[in-house]
Amino acid sequence: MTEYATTRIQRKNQALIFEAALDVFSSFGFRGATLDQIASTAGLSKPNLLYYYPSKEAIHSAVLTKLLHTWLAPLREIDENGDPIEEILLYVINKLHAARDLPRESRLFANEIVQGAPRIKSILETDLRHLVEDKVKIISKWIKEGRLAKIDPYHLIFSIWSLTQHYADFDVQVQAVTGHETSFDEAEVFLNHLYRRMLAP
Amino acid sequence: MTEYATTRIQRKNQALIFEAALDVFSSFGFRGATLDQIASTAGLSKPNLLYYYPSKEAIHSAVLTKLLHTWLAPLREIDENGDPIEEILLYVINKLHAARDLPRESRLFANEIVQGAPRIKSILETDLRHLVEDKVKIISKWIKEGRLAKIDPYHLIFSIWSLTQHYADFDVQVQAVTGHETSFDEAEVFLNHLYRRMLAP
DNA sequence: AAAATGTTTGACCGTTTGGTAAAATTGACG
DNA sequence: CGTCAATTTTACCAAACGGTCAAACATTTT
Repeated sequence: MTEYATTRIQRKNQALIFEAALDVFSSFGFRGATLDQIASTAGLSKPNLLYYYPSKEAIHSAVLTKLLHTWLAPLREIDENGDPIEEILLYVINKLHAARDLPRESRLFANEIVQGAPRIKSILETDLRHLVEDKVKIISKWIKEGRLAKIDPYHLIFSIWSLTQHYADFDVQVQAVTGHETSFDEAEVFLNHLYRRMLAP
Repeated sequence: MTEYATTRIQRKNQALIFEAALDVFSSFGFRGATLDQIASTAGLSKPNLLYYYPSKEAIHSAVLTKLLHTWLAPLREIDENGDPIEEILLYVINKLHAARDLPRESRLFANEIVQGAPRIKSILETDLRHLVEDKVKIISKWIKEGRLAKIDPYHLIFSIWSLTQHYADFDVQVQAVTGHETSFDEAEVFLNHLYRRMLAP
């Protein structure tokens, strides 16, 4: 393997490994996933897998860091110049759709964080923290201007993460309790009601 | 070991194992936990551990089933004859306090459910489902009587689980982002605002 | 105190797991 | 085609893991 992935075969196999690793890690967590499982899901042999990545840790960390950007994208879009309630609701709905469309990504992070985030704690404390600080400032400004109810901006953001990701991370429970496939349309109606009511000044 | 745990030593060791297993399983999940770890946390040898429980699965399932009742207790307390909003808010606050005081229990279930609840799915589909159905009926009645806003009762319950357990299950993230210990008082103020606003008829 | 029962331990086993070494195969390219 | 590098496979290893067994030890009962 050269220093930079360039060849056709490399690109194909990197993609295969990425998909397989996302599948397996998101289903079983880091410790619960095995290299054999990832390899066979990717349609490769285990040593072949380790030809592309030096270790299990390396695969996991590659997947995590590659997805972090995608995962935080909706939060970045909150726009200071937009309408406060509509901006926040857009974020809520974007996050809900992410939970619906990217459940593996959601569970990957859920698994990691529930177990103490040993491998991404430092990123949470820097990148994520700074991003949230930015958005908290915007929300605080909106509140001062009387355009939003007086709520704690940090907890507002936590509530959005929690409520939306719940439908991906705890989907088994939601399905077990309701007895049918999770309805993201119902969830959308519910969250719309919740946030409009809560945020009105 | 006799059919029923009776002796002084048995009671002491069962308790030690229970505490240790809760500690280790809630931190690392089923697959991530090892018998050696549980044994040494309990201050016992591994064979000694397996003298009390036949397998790792048995320990895990014993801890899960023993805690399920505790975990669902607050939901049972929702009272048809109380004031709708106060009853639901009491449940919210009880759940939040449970997240604060029993974070290991919360993470134990979170770990299990995020990975598809392979060991408690059947309980979720029966016991939990029936309990939720009961409470959904009560909430629906309240809504019909015009004493609550028109919201989906299932999603209301999911929202309470999600928002409260978030502070236990994703505590690392909350702390990483805020930079300080999680303030359950702030959370309580926030949730109080949220649910009063959302539920008002 | 002796017998019987309950508890603990050390030594061990088979399997799984992450990972390696080197040979064999395939592909790129002048 | 021939050569060199990139890729894949086969065979393997050491450590960790869940679990067993029989012997040793402790406790209770008679």
